Amino acid sequence: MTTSEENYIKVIYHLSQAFPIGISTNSIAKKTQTKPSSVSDMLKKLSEKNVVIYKKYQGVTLTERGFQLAKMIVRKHRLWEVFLVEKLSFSWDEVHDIAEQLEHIKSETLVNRLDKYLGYPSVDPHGDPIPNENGEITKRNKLLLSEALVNQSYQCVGVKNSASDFLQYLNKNNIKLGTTFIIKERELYDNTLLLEMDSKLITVSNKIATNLYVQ
Amino acid sequence: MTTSEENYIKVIYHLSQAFPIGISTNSIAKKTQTKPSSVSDMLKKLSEKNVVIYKKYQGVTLTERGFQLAKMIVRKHRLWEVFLVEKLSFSWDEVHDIAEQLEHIKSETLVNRLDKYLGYPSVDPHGDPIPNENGEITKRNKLLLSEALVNQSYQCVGVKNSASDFLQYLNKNNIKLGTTFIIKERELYDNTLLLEMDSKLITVSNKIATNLYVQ
DNA sequence: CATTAATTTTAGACAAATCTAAATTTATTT
DNA sequence: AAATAAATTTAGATTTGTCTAAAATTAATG
Repeated sequence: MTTSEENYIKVIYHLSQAFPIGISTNSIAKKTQTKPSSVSDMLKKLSEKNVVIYKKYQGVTLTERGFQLAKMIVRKHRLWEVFLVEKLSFSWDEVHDIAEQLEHIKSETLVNRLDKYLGYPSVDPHGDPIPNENGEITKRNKLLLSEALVNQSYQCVGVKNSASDFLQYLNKNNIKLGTTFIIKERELYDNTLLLEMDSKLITVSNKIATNLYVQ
Repeated sequence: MTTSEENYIKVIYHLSQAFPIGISTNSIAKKTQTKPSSVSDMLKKLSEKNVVIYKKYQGVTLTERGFQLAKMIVRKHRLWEVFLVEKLSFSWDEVHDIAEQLEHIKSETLVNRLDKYLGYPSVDPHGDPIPNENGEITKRNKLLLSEALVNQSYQCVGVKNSASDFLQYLNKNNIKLGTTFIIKERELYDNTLLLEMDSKLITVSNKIATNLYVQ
């Protein structure tokens, strides 16, 4: 698979999370930063390689093979992110672009040795699960902070969005994976939350709360 | 720079070691596994980017800029090799192809953090020097085993050729970087050497001796 | 349900990196 | 130094991945 093909596979995989079949050409074009016409061309190609099932005008769906390929790319991406953060002391808002490159390095052995070296981590620095060598993913029953209950204690276990500006906002507010807090209050008008963290109170907008996973 | 351009720059750099100016189109084609006509095209392009000085039919020479770029690629290649061997327990005959890919990852920060993480190594697993952040190389005064003196003690400090079959031959004979021995005898007829290593005697052909650096 | 709007595909073009075959230049040899 | 050989470049073609503009299909709306 070329780097470009791998990027399409990965994007289709991520879009499949929300709705698994009939991914639209337009949605892929948006994520890959290309034009829909380019996507059409690529889908034809991926279809011939048995990576997707593609019917004109009807969107696209990953085959089992495509699904497996996608998980291997995601596995590499997330393992490299762990490496960058744990070993090279990058911060979680700096690793995405570098991992985008590293995920295309071709060597089964390399990925598996890296996995071992990192101690077989189950999640990446953003709390996203890392598929194992066989593509198996153990998913936690996390929920969005926006759906959590008042007067309950929670731990931050992931972010829905890994854009660096959002992560930098979290840095500024001392929110990282593992941070625990109690939801003291929910403002009914705009769903703003009042959290108690380290015996300090902070307010968190609904926009933030819909992008933070807790447990 | 594209991956392809970087590969040409690296090849020109390596060919420049033996003779620094007027590298021939043919010699580049051999190393890059391409046809001379493809090389001609690329040289024109690299010339426009001020990476090489190129006069038709007269061969090519790296500019200062090209020289600096080349050293940064070599730096990355060698640092990744150290990482693969030291951290992921690859053996020295397995790392070349993976490092060929990793050397094209684009991130200044990544290389420098990797360098720091590895403890600023001065040589790669084959004994080749690693340029520092500024492209400076401290070279050791090593010599080829074939030019070493009888009845002297030496330490193996590098290989001239990093092809995996040669390295595997060395593995088989327990020769690695740091191995010390005494040259007991030189056969005048074919320059075969008799070495004493760990109080055992081994014979080494001239072909091997001309590819091993000692000190 | 007919028309408009949105989405998707096709057709044709382009840049990068390569190739083959032919032409040109340089080197070698008699 | 002329003829031949070797090296190099040019011309034209190909593949990959992209684009724009136009055509086709599907979805939405009055």
